[in-house]
Order: sequence, then structure tokens, then C-alpha cells
Amino acid sequence: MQLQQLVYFLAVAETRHFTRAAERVHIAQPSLSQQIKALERELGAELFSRARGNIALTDAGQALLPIAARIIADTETATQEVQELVQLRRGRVRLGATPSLCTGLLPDILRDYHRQYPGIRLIIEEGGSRDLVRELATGSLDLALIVLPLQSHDPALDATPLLHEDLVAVSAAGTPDMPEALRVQDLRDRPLVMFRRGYDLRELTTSACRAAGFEPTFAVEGGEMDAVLGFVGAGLGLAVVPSMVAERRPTLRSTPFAPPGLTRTIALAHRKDAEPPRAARELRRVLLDYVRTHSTT
Amino acid sequence: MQLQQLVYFLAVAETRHFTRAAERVHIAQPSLSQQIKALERELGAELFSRARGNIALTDAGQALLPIAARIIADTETATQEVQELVQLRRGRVRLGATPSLCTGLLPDILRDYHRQYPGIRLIIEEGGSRDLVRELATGSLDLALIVLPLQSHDPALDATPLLHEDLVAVSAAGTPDMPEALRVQDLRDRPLVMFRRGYDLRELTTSACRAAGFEPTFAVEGGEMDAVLGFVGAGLGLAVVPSMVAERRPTLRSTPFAPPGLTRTIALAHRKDAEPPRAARELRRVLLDYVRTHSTT
DNA sequence: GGAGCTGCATAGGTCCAGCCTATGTAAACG
DNA sequence: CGTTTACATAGGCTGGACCTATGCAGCTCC
Repeated sequence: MQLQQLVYFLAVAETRHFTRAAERVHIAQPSLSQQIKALERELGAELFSRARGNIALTDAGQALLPIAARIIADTETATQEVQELVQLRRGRVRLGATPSLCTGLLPDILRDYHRQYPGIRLIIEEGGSRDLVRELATGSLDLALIVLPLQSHDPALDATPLLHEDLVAVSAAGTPDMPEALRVQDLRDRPLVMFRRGYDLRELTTSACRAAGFEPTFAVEGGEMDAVLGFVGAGLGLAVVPSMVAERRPTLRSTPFAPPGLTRTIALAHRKDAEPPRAARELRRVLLDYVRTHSTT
Repeated sequence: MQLQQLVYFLAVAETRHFTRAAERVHIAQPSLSQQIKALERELGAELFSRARGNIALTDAGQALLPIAARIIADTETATQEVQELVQLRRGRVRLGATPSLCTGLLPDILRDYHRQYPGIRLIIEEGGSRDLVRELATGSLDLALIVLPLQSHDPALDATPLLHEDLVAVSAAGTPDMPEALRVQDLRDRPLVMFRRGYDLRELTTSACRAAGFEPTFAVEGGEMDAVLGFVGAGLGLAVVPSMVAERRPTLRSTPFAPPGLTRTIALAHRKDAEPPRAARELRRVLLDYVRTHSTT
């Protein structure tokens, strides 16, 4: 008995037609006839009654059918099971994240993940949420940490909220007139050091100002997180950044916002339509575990 | 993937030894190494860790092991299931027969058959020839004992004449004016107890009367064999039944028909286009044997 | 009714895969 | 350090799985 023969048998049983079954399994019809005949010879029983135009299973065929189907299904699960293991031994995960998360949250998590799966290459794409969402959609990312809510709400994305980040204002150590807590409208009189276009923090800050009734003024504009913090340290102005980032720069003064404060929600997103690769699912698990463990503390 | 490869894999997994595994499956050791390697290549993962003298399953191998074992076990049950059908240890026969045969001929034959093949379920369908022929054609019966000639002659049926039944007239014990032998035209003056529509005996009797030039009159009409015989016993009239049936009711008076007599031919029919299942072929053989043996006596 | 069509079976040829033997190689052991 | 053990590799052989071409039975359609 051969697995191929069982596949052929199933094809004939389903199509009730030798010629069409042969097409389905991509062999010539005589080859299929031969193989079915060989199987019948080995089992010592006819499997089909070959009435013209009406191929039907004999009782022997009916007895074989469920077992053959299970065998073939098992071969597929077998390869799949092994594949999943293989994919965790070597492979890659392409993860997108906002710059602030790349420096804040990710290092610890990626260290854990890499310790568990040293064969998996980690490919990090740093960018704003909008870019990341687009790359998720095109399939050039497996997972992405993005900021909610999504501007371009894509129903094909599954986004799980992960954590709420407090935003704070950072300023140079000797900046005068800094209150204990800042209100958004206090930013009206203070020039800001603003990130380049595309940063989620830029969108968030400007829209918060507009909601408070004014257009923010920029002392400097453009640059990544590091540059912005550098400009702030040089006294060019204030910047609004996640508290997690501010904590890593003790030389800068960090001022919280007055209640209700300014927060943003980070979510973990992936395409809904395609199951992510095993390595990516595993990273997702590690991420969710990490956040659940550390948010309770 | 090949079934052989899985067998080899299991052998190595169990013996933890390539050379001994090769002996067990009766191939040379290099062939086994090759096949295992081929399987590993196809799955994209090593299945064994080849430490000298200590062959062990990798995690991929462990994942494959139970599924491979199940697949191989399934192939064995598959052949076994079919074998059992072939060897008539298991299965069913669906046999159609006219009511008179069910009480007359069948019990003995079915007893013989069941003694020989106790694993075969016997499913008996009682009905008139016309119904039985239709069920043969649709495949809901394997074999049927029917009355010849067929009204709706179906060329797709193969009907082998089995035996000629003599028909006799049965009457209540005290019925007056009963001759030694009856002619069909004698029925003109005598009301009949008639079977329900669909009974072959009804068709046969009425058409015999019509052939003799008159329309029969019915004292009662409808009912199965038992009821008809009961009505006859109560003196409601005569009925025409197979002699075999009449013999089982010694309380009734049985009168033969004058030569050439009234007979009907019972035939064993099955579909011509599809070979009947093995169990049905065997029942056919038993039936023919029985009739041949007992008709000579 | 025969010409064409459909659809499975058969015939004959090709080629690859699975098996073989012979040999290589690496570890273990006295 | 030779010997043994045991798996891997090399290269040749053969059967079987596949192919194309053809046969043949039943059906349709003019």
C-alpha cells in the first residue's frame, strides 16, 4: 500500500469519476487506473463498481474510505507538526514598533524571546503607526506595536490593546517657570521641540493642542527621539514624550500633565486574514505575558 | 512521504539503533539510513540525534512518533477491515422477497447461510415483485426473489429462474361442492378472498381469470397472507396461494388446479451492471444450491 | 444504424527512486 | 594503535510508477 494510492482512491471516491480524479491529482488517467487496480489487487477486493458513467464505492471501498481519509489527514498533520517545531528553531520574526517602544519596552522582551528561541532572527522595523499598519497589510511585517486609535482603521487588522503610556513634558534641567503639573494650554506659550512628520507623538501632541484651542509653536522641528531629547537638553524647548522614555534621561526635567493627564494606548497588531508564522505567534505570546506580568506590579 | 519511510522511522525509534532497525525491517543498513535521511530532508528537520551508540529522537522526531505510529496502525486496520469483508466475516446482505417466500422457502435457507456466515447481517425486505425490482434498481437491495415474468421488464436486471410453484385454491374445511381438481373457470361462481394491491398473487389470479374470460368477484379484498388465510378459514371464500403456503395450514382444504395447473416462476434477480457484494454473491450461491438440491427430491 | 463521443482499461516504453554491495569515517576500547 | 562498532557515502541495478497511444464498451445524435 502506498500513500499515493490512498490519495488517488480518495480522489476517485470524491469525484466518482476516474478521468476527473486523475486531473485533480495531476496524473494521467491510465496511471490512476493502474494504481487503483494495484491497490485493489493488494487488498484482494474491488473498491469501485465501474458501471459506465456511474462509479460507486463497493462495500470494501466504503470500509476503506474513512480510514484512508484519516491516514491522509494524519500525514498532513505530521508534516505540519514538525514544521512548527522547525519554524521555532530557525526562522525570523519581523516586528514593527514605534521608536519610543523600541528603546523602552522591547529590549527586555526581545532578550527573553531570544533566550528562548536563539535560532530566530529578529527583524525590527522602527516607524510611525501609519507606516507600520501599511507594512502589516502588505505582509512585510508579521507583528507591530502601534498606537491606538488607528487613523486609517483597517478592519483586516487584529489589534490587542497592551498598555497605557503616560505622556510627560520634558525640559532642560534649568528651565524657569516649570509648574509641578502642566496643563495642555500651558504649552501655548512654550515653544516645542517637535519630532519629524510621521511620529505618532507629533500627531498626538498637535491634536491635543488643537483640542485645547490653539496651534502649537515649534522651536525646532524634525529629527528622531534622540535628537529631540538632545534639543530639549540644550534648552531649545519642551517636548512631549512617553514617561518611560523620560525616565531614561534623568538629566532632563520631567513634568507630568495635570489630571486627566495625557496618555496613549499601545496595541499589538497583526493581520487578521492570515495566521502569523509560528515564531511570530510565539513572540506575541511572550509580549502579552511580559506585559501582563509587569503591569500588575 | 512514504509509508515505508514511516515504518523505518518507527523501527529506528523503537530500537534506537540503525543497524538493528534495518534488520528488523529486512533491508540493508545503508538503505535505511538513506530513507531516514530522505524523510528528514522532506520534513526539513532532523528526526534523530546520532550520538555514537546513543540514537535518540529529536523534538521533531518525538512530534512525529505518535502520528507515524497511528498512520501505520491505520494501514493495518484498513487492510484488515477489507479482508474481513472479503472473507465474509462481516457485512450485510439486503434481500427482497415476496411474502409467501419469506414464510415458505427462506427460513431454511437463511438458517443455513447464517450458520456458515454468522457475521453477516441479513436484512429482509418483504414486498411485491414490482416494488422489489424498483429497489434493486436504486441499489437499496442486493438480491431479490421475484415472480416472473416481470411486468416492467428492466434490461438492467439479471433474473435467474429458480423454481416453479404450484398454486392451489384453499378453502374452509367444510366448504361444499369442492371438486378434486379445480379449473380456472370454476372460480367464476365462487367469490374470492383477495390480497391487497401489490401482491403478485393478486395480479396472477385476476389475469388468469381474465384469460379464462371473466372478471373475478371478491368476497373480501385487502390484507396480507395471514389475514387472507384467516378469512378463508372463516368461510368467506376461496383464495389462490402457493401450494407451499397451503401445506402449512392443514386446517384449510387445499384443492389443486386441473392440468395444466396454475404455476408461477420464482426467480432470483440482481443488478446486471454492478457486481453484488461478496456476501450477496454467496447468498445467491447458497440459494441456488438449496433449490437445486431440493428440487430433485 | 453508424458516426462520433465519452470514459475506463490495456499495452508498451521510459526513467527515477529505493534497494543493494562496497567503502569511508568516526568513536570506543583493550 | 590496531580492532571493533556503527552510521554515512558512493555507485550500480532493477522494479515500479508514470507516460503516450490505443482498445473497447456504452451512449448520443443525426
